[in-house]
Amino acid sequence: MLLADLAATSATVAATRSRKAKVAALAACLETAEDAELEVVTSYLGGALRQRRTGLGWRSLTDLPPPAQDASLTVLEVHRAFDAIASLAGPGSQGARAAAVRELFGRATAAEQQWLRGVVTGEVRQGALDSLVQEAIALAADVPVVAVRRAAMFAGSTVAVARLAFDGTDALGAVGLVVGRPVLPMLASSAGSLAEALAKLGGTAVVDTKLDGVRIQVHRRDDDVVIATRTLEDITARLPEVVDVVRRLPASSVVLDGEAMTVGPDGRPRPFQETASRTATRGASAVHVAPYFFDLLHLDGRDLHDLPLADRLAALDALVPAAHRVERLVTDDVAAADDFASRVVDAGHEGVVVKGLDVPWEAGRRGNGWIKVKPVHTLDLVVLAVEWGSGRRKGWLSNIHLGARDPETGDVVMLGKTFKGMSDRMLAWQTERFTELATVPDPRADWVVPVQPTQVVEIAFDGVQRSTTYPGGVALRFARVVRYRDDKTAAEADTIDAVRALLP
DNA sequence: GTCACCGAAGGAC
DNA sequence: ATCTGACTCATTCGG
DNA sequence: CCGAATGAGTCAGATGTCCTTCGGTGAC
Repeated sequence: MLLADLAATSATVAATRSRKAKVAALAACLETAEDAELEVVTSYLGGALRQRRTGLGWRSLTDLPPPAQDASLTVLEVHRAFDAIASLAGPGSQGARAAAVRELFGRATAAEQQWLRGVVTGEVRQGALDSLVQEAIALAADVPVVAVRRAAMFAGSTVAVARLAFDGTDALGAVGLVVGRPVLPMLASSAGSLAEALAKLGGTAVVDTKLDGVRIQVHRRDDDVVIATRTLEDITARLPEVVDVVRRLPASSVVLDGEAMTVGPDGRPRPFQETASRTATRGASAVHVAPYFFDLLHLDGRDLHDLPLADRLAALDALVPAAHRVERLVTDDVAAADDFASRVVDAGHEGVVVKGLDVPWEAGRRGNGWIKVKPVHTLDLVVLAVEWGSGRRKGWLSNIHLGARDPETGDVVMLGKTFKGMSDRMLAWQTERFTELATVPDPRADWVVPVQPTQVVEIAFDGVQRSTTYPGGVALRFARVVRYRDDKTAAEADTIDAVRALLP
């Protein structure tokens, strides 16, 4: 298949808003793919390279050669080119990488260059990602989507099952959990309160402690252990303590789901930054990370993932010592659940995850089987500047810079940005408002538009963390706009001290 | 030749 | 990670 | 009983903070 064909379907997909039309276009493309290129085509249609890392980003693509007149690149040639680029390392590799990029892009037409740039930066923006590709595979291979999704969950990716889908539903059905091969993680949706979460599940539910660490999936067969993150990155070598814990379990093969976290000598969880830093470093480290499990998918040759949660938890409890399990409450009572959640938060944890007792373990979507509930903080902050948006927010002032009042100096101290929580109406309002408040003669001239620090905005966020980026030494986690507060002046905004007081 | 520093990439949430 | 808007499918409402 | 309105479930896209690793480069 020519890259040009792929770029053309991407353009077709981007041109329509109808999902069905997108799926149809993707399926038509998949049908024309040769067997040998099916995996690459599948990956490319989903807007992703097959290489996890290439060393390329937006910066490496700043000066590209002029496009070719005629389309000649094949999909497989492109794949091999990225393989070569990805394997480059060591002194001089950046130069070699740049040369390889020039070579590849020089052979691409203008349309192909645009598509290539998109995959490299992960911004194809055709309105279709993995999920629609799964539907397209189902359509092209004439198999049920659920079969494709299920196989992809066990195989760890859609790409891995694309070819199998064309062998039929039975072939997909034969894909199962293999100890040692990470599966796509089950994700949680969220709710604003325990009452809401329990109501959604109806009846008795499990209320699990939600730890502020890194999600881990651990596979063990005899002494072989594999630890994978949420995106299935293998971090086994970085967490020897976790390997030890799992090797000591009285079983020959297990697949566990849990969270890795560091705990202080006082028994309280350390800030997320510490466990994240530890799990990211490859060498030795003084920081100790321990696993806390909340699910068991496989035990000694028996798959448990299809069993109700209640059964999986019984098996978990029998296998894993309490010290390496997440604390939980099983209840149908909102007051009891609320009480448990506040104790959990007081103990320094992030919140809770409410789970249906009869729900099987199922990856691939954020269903209502697991619902997270986290406390939300709120502050009234001052807008210091705004950035022009891109994509669907082009032409709107979008990302706002936030600051808190410093009563000592009278200044407003910046502590982060946010673009979340804004409706289109709010976006329209704020581009008008901040254009008026701009302190530069032509607000359209620059990406960042400074404004008079007078507009107060109510911001919701999950927590506060230490920062080396921002002058106040603190930054907000997951800040989002609740509403603009025209009833408050900047002098009434919250202070930087109030923010620092929230530091864990 | 080494070392400190910087920016990009990539990955956690 | 969070949040909004858009597309689909299913159900309810109005005549 | 039929078509329109409404609601629930999903998906994609916009873009956040922090941290580590690695190559390039300038200072000595």
